[in-house]
Amino acid sequence: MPRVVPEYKEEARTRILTAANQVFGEKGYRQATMDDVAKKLGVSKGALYLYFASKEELFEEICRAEPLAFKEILYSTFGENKKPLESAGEFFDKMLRRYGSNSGLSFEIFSEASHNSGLRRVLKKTQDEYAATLMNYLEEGRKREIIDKDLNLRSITYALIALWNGIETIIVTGLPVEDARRAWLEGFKAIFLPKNGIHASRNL
Amino acid sequence: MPRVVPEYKEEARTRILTAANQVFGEKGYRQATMDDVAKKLGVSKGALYLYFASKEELFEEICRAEPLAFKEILYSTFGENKKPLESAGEFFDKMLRRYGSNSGLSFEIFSEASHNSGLRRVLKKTQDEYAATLMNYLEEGRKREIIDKDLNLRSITYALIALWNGIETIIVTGLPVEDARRAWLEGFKAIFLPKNGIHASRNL
Amino acid sequence: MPRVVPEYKEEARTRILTAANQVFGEKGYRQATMDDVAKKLGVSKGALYLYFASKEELFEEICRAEPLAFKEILYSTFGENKKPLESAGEFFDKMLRRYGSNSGLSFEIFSEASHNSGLRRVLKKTQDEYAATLMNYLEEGRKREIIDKDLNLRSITYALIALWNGIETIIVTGLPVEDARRAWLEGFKAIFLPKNGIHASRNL
Amino acid sequence: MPRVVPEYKEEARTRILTAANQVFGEKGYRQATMDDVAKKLGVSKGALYLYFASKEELFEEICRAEPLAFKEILYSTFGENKKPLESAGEFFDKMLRRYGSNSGLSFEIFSEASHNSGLRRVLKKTQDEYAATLMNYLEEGRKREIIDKDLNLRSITYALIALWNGIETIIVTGLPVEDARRAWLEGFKAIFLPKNGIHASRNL
DNA sequence: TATGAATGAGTGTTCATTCAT
DNA sequence: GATGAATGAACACTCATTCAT
Repeated sequence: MPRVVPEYKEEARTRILTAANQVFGEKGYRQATMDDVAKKLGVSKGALYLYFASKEELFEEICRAEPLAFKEILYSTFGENKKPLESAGEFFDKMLRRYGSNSGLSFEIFSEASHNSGLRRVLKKTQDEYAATLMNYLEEGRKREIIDKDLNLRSITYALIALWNGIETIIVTGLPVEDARRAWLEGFKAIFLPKNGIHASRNL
Repeated sequence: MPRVVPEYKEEARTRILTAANQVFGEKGYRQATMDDVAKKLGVSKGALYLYFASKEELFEEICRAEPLAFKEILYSTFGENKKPLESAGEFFDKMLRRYGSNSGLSFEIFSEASHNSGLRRVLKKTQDEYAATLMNYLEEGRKREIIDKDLNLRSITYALIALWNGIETIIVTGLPVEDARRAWLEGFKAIFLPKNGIHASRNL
Repeated sequence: MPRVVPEYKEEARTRILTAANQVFGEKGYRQATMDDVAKKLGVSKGALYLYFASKEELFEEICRAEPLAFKEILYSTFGENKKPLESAGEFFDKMLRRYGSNSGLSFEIFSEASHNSGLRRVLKKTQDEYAATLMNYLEEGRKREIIDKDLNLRSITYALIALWNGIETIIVTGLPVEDARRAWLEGFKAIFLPKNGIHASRNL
Repeated sequence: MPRVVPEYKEEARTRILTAANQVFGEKGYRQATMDDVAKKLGVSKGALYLYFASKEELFEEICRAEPLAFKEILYSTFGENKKPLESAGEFFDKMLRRYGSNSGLSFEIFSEASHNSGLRRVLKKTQDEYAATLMNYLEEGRKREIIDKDLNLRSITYALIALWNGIETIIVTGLPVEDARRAWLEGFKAIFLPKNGIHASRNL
């Protein structure tokens, strides 16, 4: 692509973001160097600074972009007409395929967020967003009577998010992926369990 | 205490571990300096190296010790004769009191673990330990018929651990602690919900 | 003006010199960047290199041109038929108006000259030039008996130049401009003082 | 000197200041690197930062200390009972011996001061100090009737300072030192010239 | 046992300069 | 002529680690 077109700059940024995402994920944000990122792209360190003012800004940008990919997978998986448990499995598999060994970036993000309130705000905003989406989904489930009436939907929403984030933590501590998958599904099932009713079980 | 007795060395190590735990939690492992730790203790940087061979070793030691505190709280809370939901609330409150704003260290640990397989092994071992304890507890619940027969206990165990870890992640992204508490309890309830039975509800 | 004619090139050079003069004066030669200069002109960095081979050459060119402005003010002020003290005051005011807060460039020049013999030569040449002019002026004063016979004119010439340069140094250290003006005039008066004679004082 | 005594730290600072003074004078503040300074001392770069927080602080410290040396020479030269012209010559020679080729630092200082108001304040303060001393000296001269009554002493004080500073500028532009010396003495003489009186000339 | 001065390998960042377009 | 993306050599500053005292 010719360098003069405006898209070029945007694409270059994206390429850097992708590379940095990988590098930060592999080595950790603090240990990875700008040179690592540059080398992964085959450009000079200086070039990075044409697109991002600092390592920190680059990282923040990643933190902003990161949930987008997550959201995309989330939305594309949990359709209203699918059976929840199947969706959950599909979600797990898609996430795994997307991130693979790279799950580390989540913890880089959480770790930084715990010392950086600005970053915390960024994360909060996106989290609120898909929390809302998730809650809509759960309300749908409530109507189909596959979620217990006793459960507070808003809290269950956050519990589900927590469950997923937590699944990543237990993977990172070395639990085999298969076990983690089962834990995820089992936690999910606990919430969507067809209580007291026969017909509901058909929709699981 | 005379400095020559072996207990002294042990005590000194412990004091360093405590200080480092705080400092690493506040600033992050990579950003905190050995000098920060030394200053918090009012000793010289060099002194730290009399007790720990390197910053990394100091951190690993923390990672080994950290779950002990966790385990202690876990065990002291979930007694066999208490109602699970109450125990869960108590657990949350104790954890909060113990760690407060310092939750950050978990993510430091996960973050490092995701780039360091040695550390991963350490974490795995301790996690397995309290997974076992937790599973015993759940089996007890199964007997009291407050956990659904359809749920696989081993998976539910990991789901619970994941749920808790995940609760920390959503706190770190800025969700109010009260909301996080409710999410924790609600997730917990979903698992321990008195399904199909009336009498079980009494034991919640 | 069509861009192909040679005058264009000359005009472009002049515009760059003017902008660079300002920028270097404000930020200091070493701290100012070529980008600063380019931005002040609204052109690209690369464009500067079409007219000047390097930042250093650009600076040297300024050093060559700078005294021209000075000389112009000098010559236009100290006419033979004016009273010296009035001329001195006028000179001060004109210089101030011309350079204002921008006096800094002199020191950039002196500072560089003290590490760069090539630059030193350039400055020497122009200084010799207006030293000669100044000396003519002083000889005129000698004839009018307003300069003491005991003073060596050549040395007094350099003393005057030094006095002026020094006045800039004391302004830069924060002496109020009014005080500096008085110091300049008083130093000037000391040289042109009507000694032993009454009639001379009329011409001051 | 043993490293533990408190004087050690002070001496180390002094050694660094001296080396930095030389290096900054030779290369210019902005071009000189901390490594240059370190190498001149035969220590590591890091060592410098044990004594000075930054290159800028090191420079400011020099700016603060620099006038002390100047003041010392000034005070030791211009005693009340010496003949002014002789003192002036002595002063010139001492300054030359002290600074030699290193006069450049003055311009580094002025140049930085013209972009840095904090530094300006520092310089102002010390300048005020020796301006006061100089003025006392001139008042003495006034009493001895070797300074013309028509001259404002305060302004003459600053004119003298300016004259000296200016002498440095003309040396740096390449005027032979001998010529500069004569210019300095001649400017000085113009101020201390025995006007209207015969007897005063004896004291010059 | 403890200190703290010193080290030196790195790291983020800047910027004069080049060159394909 | 002009652009501006890219380079790469610096450079200020940091910090884990060492070691003489």
